[in-house]
Amino acid sequence: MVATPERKIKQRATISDVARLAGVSISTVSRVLNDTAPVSEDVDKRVRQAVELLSYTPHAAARNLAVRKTNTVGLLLPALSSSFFAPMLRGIESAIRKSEYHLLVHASLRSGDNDPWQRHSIGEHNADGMLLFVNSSDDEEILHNYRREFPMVLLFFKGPRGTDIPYVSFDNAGGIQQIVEHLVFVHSRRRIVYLRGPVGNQDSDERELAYRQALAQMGLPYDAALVARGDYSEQGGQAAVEQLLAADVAFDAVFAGDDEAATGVLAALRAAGRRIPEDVAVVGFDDLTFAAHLNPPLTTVRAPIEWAGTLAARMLLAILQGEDLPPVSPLPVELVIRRSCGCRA
Amino acid sequence: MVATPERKIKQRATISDVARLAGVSISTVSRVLNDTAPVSEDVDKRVRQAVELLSYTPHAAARNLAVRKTNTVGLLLPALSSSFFAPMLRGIESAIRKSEYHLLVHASLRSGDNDPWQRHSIGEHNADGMLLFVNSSDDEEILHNYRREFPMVLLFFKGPRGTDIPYVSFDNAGGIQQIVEHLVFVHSRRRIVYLRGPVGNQDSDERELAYRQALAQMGLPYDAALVARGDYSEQGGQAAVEQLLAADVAFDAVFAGDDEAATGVLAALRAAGRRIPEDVAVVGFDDLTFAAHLNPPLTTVRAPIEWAGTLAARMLLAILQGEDLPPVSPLPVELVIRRSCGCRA
DNA sequence: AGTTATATTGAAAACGCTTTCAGCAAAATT
DNA sequence: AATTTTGCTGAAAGCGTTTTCAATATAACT
Repeated sequence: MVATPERKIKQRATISDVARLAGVSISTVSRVLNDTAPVSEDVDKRVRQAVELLSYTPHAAARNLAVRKTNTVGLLLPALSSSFFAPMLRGIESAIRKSEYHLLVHASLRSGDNDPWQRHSIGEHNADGMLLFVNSSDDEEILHNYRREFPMVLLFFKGPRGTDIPYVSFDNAGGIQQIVEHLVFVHSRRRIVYLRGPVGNQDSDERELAYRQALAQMGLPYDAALVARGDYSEQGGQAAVEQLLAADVAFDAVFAGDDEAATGVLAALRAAGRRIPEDVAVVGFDDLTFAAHLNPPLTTVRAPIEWAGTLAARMLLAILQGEDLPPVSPLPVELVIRRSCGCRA
Repeated sequence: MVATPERKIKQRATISDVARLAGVSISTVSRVLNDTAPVSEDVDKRVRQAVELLSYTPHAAARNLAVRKTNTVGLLLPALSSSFFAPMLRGIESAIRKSEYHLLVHASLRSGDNDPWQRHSIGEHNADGMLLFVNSSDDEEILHNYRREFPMVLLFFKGPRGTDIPYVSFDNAGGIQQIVEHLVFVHSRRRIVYLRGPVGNQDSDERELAYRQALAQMGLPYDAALVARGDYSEQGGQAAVEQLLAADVAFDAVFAGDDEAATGVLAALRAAGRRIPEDVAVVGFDDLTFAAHLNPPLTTVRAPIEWAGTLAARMLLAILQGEDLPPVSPLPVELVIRRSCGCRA
């Protein structure tokens, strides 16, 4: 009774098994499966029956090896965290789904890892192309792939200088111009703090620049004390405002680099007893789903995140198809007025 | 000047190229790369230099084929849409990241597709195991994989009858028991509508059952008119409430099957001039990030979504490791009292 | 009837890696 | 000094497909 419980590995059927069962060669099986050459009706039927009987499913790796194509596109991002990614993923995913490709998501916090296996996992061979949402610290890897002409599309990030990798981006400048104008012209705010995102985030840099330009254009002085550093997160926004408050910096409006940070701003302000928008107006950026439901409803700049995702994916797909890409201009954003700026619904 | 623009394909370096350049056999290259056997210092160095020089990266498919392992786990879900997925993905992702595996996300709206290639894409060969977030309509596919002993873990879904596929779930009954009790005992509500999720969603069925049991236990009658059908989305929640209102159904509380639906409920109610929570109390389920910021702040049941994701991923990883899984009980949820039920902060 | 296309098929060569098997030399034991 | 281990290496056999290439049989033309 001392049975050796040899873990029985279920051997899956291969193309040879199908061929044997159907009484044909593997070439033929391949042909009926891929419909790459005429096959007699009789054989076709026998093969299909065998496939059914054995529950045969082709082995992806073998196929990939043979055709030198993985039918997969990679998506590399810092982390699947924030609410920002939900619409973006949805956009990407819907575009990919319509194609014959699969989506390999790879969230990579910059790890000092130098293992060649890990390092280029997505970049090189696990995918036919990739979508990159990263910060500039990954330049080296991007360049590597660029030189190899590996198909890539960048998300909200313009590649390293010297490259011309296609990318999608928002018209940050336009949106910010509008919102700052709104704040100063219709609500007479003069000390607007800008809550920026994480360092190294190109979008955030761009938005900060636009903020300064808008200020300048409106004849307002730029006060370095008014730019706070957040990280595009609720906690970050909250902390930043708390710091400002603690430092006794005077301000009558805050422009949060993104809506998530804005919710933190709202919380911090309320906790400090400041009335929104009377004492300080707050506006965000992105118009994430919850923005309309905040208290007060958040005035923000709507960014077509989902569309950006779709667009990026389509661009990549087009490249993989060998098509030439028409250059894409920054996606237009739109001011969404709600209560938090001081307007009444 | 009529140049034929022969699209020059950049041939990537293979292991043979490295071997040739280093003056060794491919076996040796493989050995230094994988550290599977002792190699002399000199050779080791030469190989590494060659690798560096050629920017060599192993070809994943070839490797996968040789070792019969993809180092990838699949995640199959209906769509990367709702806010619910963000924390779940984060949880899964953080667990996977700590392992040597990659994450292949596959969003599959039930397409009538019968192409054997597409059909089992993730299930069979593109991954070593998979995480499934699906509804019961996929039973057939699940069974197929189950028979083949393909490693799987189910998310918020108990496999088809007769199977014993590991899964993670929430303690729906407990949470609902608590929230219904709260509604009737502390806020004296008697006509509580239950806004259920999409048909075929097991979690939703379970929650409905728990709702009825709680009612019964509290001696309240069950009124079929009080269960409305939503789809776990803001629009769904809104529409459902509008319908209830139009049908003139009397109710003094609504329990939304999830927080997203709850925001829709809030909107519909407010649009109809009902005061929350005075006229009707509303509570949600999940405690998604925005719940605390709604107006009024939403009372809800906190579900450890991220943790569930992590747990599921770890379970799968454990299975892949050949470990035996201790059975997992439903994850505890927790009542989070805020304003929308009638309590004061 | 003699040729020439055409439709079907199978054998075998990739695809790029890992891994077993041997072989040989150097080191360690008797 | 003879023998056994140990260390390092290359040849070659897969892994499961696709895809030439060639062969055969059949149909279509002169």
